[in-house]
Amino acid sequence: MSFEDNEKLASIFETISDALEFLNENPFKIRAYRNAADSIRSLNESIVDIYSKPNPKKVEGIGKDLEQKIKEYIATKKVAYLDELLEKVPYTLFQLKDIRGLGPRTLYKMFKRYRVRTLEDVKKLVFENDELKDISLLGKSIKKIREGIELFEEGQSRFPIGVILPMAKGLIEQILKIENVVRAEIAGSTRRGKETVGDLDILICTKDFKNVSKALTNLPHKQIIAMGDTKVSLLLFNNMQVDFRIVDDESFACALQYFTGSKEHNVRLRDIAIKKGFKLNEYGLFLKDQKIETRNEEDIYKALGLCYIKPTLRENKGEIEACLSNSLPDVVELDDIKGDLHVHSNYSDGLMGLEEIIQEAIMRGYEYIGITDHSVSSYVAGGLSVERLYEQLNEIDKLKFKYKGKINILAGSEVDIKQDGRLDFDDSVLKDLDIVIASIHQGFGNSKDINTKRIVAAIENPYVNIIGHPTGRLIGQRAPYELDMQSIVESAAKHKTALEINSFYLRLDLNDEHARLAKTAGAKLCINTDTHTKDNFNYMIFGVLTAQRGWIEKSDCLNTLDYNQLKQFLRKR
DNA sequence: GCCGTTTTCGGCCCGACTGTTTTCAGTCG
Repeated sequence: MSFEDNEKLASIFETISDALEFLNENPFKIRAYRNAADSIRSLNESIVDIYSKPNPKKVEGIGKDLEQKIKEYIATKKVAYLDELLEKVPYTLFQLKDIRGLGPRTLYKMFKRYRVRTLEDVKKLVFENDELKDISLLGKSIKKIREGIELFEEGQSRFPIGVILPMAKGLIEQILKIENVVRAEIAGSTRRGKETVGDLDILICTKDFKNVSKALTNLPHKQIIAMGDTKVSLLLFNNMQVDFRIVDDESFACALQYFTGSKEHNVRLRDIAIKKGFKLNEYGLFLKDQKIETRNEEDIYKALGLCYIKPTLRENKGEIEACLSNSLPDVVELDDIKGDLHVHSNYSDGLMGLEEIIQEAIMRGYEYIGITDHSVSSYVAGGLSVERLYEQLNEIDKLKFKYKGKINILAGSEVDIKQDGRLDFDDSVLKDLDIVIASIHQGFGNSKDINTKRIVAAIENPYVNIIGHPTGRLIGQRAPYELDMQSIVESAAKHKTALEINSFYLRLDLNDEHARLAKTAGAKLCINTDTHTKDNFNYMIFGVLTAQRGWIEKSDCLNTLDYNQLKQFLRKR
């Protein structure tokens, strides 16, 4: 089954939507194209199959017009309307809309008046002119755009969750010390656990708007971007923007819901509210002119006839439908995790000794811990030779005895998958291990086909239990190697090999979407930290958030099993 | 451009802030 056409068509509709935005078209038409793109992306079958039938079934967000365009695409592999639009708006402009302070309207004016097409053109225009009266840009706007371009070029417009979350928690502590602040909560995409975050949103509860907003500007910052009674935006020294929203106690629940988003989820929620005769905004839930009491977010969802939806699921990716059909997943929580199965010791490139790891795991209340150092091919990571591996196994055997009753120790290895798909250790060695993780650490430049074959070969190996960081990406640093993920998840399900959700915050690999794909195929997931230092154990939360975003339940995970069930799964043959 | 058990037309989420406006457009979330 191939979804290539779904992705292509979705991206065509998305581009049309972008182009219409530049052309200042009807905002609802713009949204209609974007909705159609989202809807096509979330389909479980090929859009071509659906519309090749004489009486195609209804697809959400696709009406008469778009159905015609889909049929045109099926017949000609293109949509002429897009080409028409691209005559009016150069494609190069689309990449520039992420520049802060420079929206589609201004960009299009720049194009019409000054023939601006590329980043270089924009830079030339705004850095060589202190004002552009004919497109209503005077000093302050020009300055903002210049700053936006600098940020854009630094490529720091998004920050990894592993950096943002600890920082956000630190900010909350400071805010709670401000006089008259009753409550402060993280909102926005940080609360939804997205892998990277653009701006940090923080919601503050107080009655004293004036003084609190003023006090917020005393937090360390590089620049004040905006300052009103209900909203303060600061640019921090690391170029991260924090938006503080200030609300009173009565509005807090609705404001928290509203500012947590996502935008798409909220649009759906408001739509449901309207249909039931309510009005929902950041200030409250209203029936006619009467405000309904909402003490917490649960009250809001309940009033709308929905069950409570956790922040990590609020992406309008089917959670509302699932709620209505009583099939919302009960997603895995940090407390469900019974052990970490991917840990490096100082036998390879970890910093902790074996006992240190074990004691840390006991301290964290784990039922089991897997020691999985690198194999021989990972030279740089101090990969273990067969001899050294058996030395380690001996030491672990003694520790198993010493810590009996306190924790179960699994002796294993993170074995390299070689270029030809064979593993670094022979099966005769692997059979002596309690747990085997197979990972790719070299040969990232191979073709999609070769990469997929390598991983599938490892999945099929009767001794391999988990595929480590399956796509190899490092957020902001290294793109994932190309894979046919559908084949991989299907094969993993068939051969009872789990796929890892690596919790290291630059990996988060599998990501949320792939995790959901794996779950749908019936494959097991294993949320590991790939710990190298004591502190790394704390990263588990990032993997759990990613799993939640992928709709992963406790029962989909390997390391939520108790020790006996785990042992059973690990004996795959 | 989509949608509909109040509708086949007229809604579609909408408020805050900024800058350049003196009544509004653009951006953002």
